[in-house]
Amino acid sequence: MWSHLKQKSIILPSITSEEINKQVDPVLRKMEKNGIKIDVTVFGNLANKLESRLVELEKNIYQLSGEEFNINSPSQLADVLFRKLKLSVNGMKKTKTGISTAASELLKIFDSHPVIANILEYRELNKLVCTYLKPLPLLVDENSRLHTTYGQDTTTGRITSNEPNLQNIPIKGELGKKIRKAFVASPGTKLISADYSQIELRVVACLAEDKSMIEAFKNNEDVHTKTAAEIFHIQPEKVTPDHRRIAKSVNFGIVYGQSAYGLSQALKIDQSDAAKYISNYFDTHKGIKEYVNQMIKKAHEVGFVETLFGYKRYLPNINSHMRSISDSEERMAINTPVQGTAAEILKLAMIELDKKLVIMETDNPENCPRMLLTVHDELVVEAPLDQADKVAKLIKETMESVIKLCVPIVAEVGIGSNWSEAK
DNA sequence: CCCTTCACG
DNA sequence: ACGTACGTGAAGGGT
Repeated sequence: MWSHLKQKSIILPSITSEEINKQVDPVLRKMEKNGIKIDVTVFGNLANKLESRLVELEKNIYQLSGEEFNINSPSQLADVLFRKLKLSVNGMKKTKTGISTAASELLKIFDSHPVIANILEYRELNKLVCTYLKPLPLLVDENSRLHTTYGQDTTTGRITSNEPNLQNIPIKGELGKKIRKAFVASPGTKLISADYSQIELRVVACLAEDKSMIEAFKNNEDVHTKTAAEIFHIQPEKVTPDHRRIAKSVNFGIVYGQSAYGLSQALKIDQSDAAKYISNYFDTHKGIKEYVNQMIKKAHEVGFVETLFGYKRYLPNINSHMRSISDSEERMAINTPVQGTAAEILKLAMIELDKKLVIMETDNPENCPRMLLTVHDELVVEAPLDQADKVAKLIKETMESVIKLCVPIVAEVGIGSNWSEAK
């Protein structure tokens, strides 16, 4: 399927997805063993602070709703909000059990009752306390290091992390920042974080041979600003942050097979506007349009799609007569080659980087850089203070050159004494 | 054991 | 008329 690319503009190592997985496995085992240090005291202090706020919020919620109930129970919460206080409005998402109490739905009734703001804050803080701040310190070793287990058993080729999951550590907002600051470099070292910039969009630009997107990446333009200019029919200089935000959603939504309805919900805009933006997008991105059609056609004909390195994802229900089933697998057909190829690129980089680090380790086993985390498009490495700058360059160089796409691959690298600083 | 919710990319 | 954005893992509730 991708043979036309291989001759044209892409230079890829002659290795199969299967071989990539086999070679990255020992690297993952080493990373598990290395672990990452956390500041247990910071975790504890933050947990205590949030817990006292949670007590306040709990009181507020009981008072405002006129009864005590289990806020953590969606069914009890729905009963209070929708049956007792009658706060539901048209267009709220329903679950199997009733009206959804998910944050996106509660926002629709935010202004109708003061209890909602309290519930949303309670949810946010409770999540951080119960999923991260309390459990993680219980899992550290004698050196305050957390050791995850990496898995490769996924439908797209991505790596998973469990017990504990170190791939979903909070990052958004002040609290996210505080938590990431508590992931620290051990004494005498720095953390280096290296992120692929827009890797999935670069991949789809090349898989789809989309002229507009390729040009944007080749010229190092802001791809979302360019998209905004295209879908709003305005000059790039006239693009506002709001335009850009919508364009960014369109760019990502396309890779997921998002509909006008989905885009309108996500952005809280009119569905007809959303439809217009998507239609304008496909007018200016014929390559993407063709790619989407090709993947859907292929999946229907042969029952699978594949990544650049040949991983096949089978879609056994793509020809189902149940529209929702076949629609769902069509979206997988669009997304999997993109997400999967991006995953393969990061795994290749890890294999190459490991080889280089092993050489440094042989030179000085006591004082050498170590790979710690892999988070889909990011690597976190710990390096001795005096080597940090050099290692950062090595990581960037390795990540950017592991494969030659039709557009430049860019990795952004940062150095710090904690995970937040390094990003 | 399934459901809902929500953290990340 | 239908359903509606991909991929994960963890926690708590309820049966």
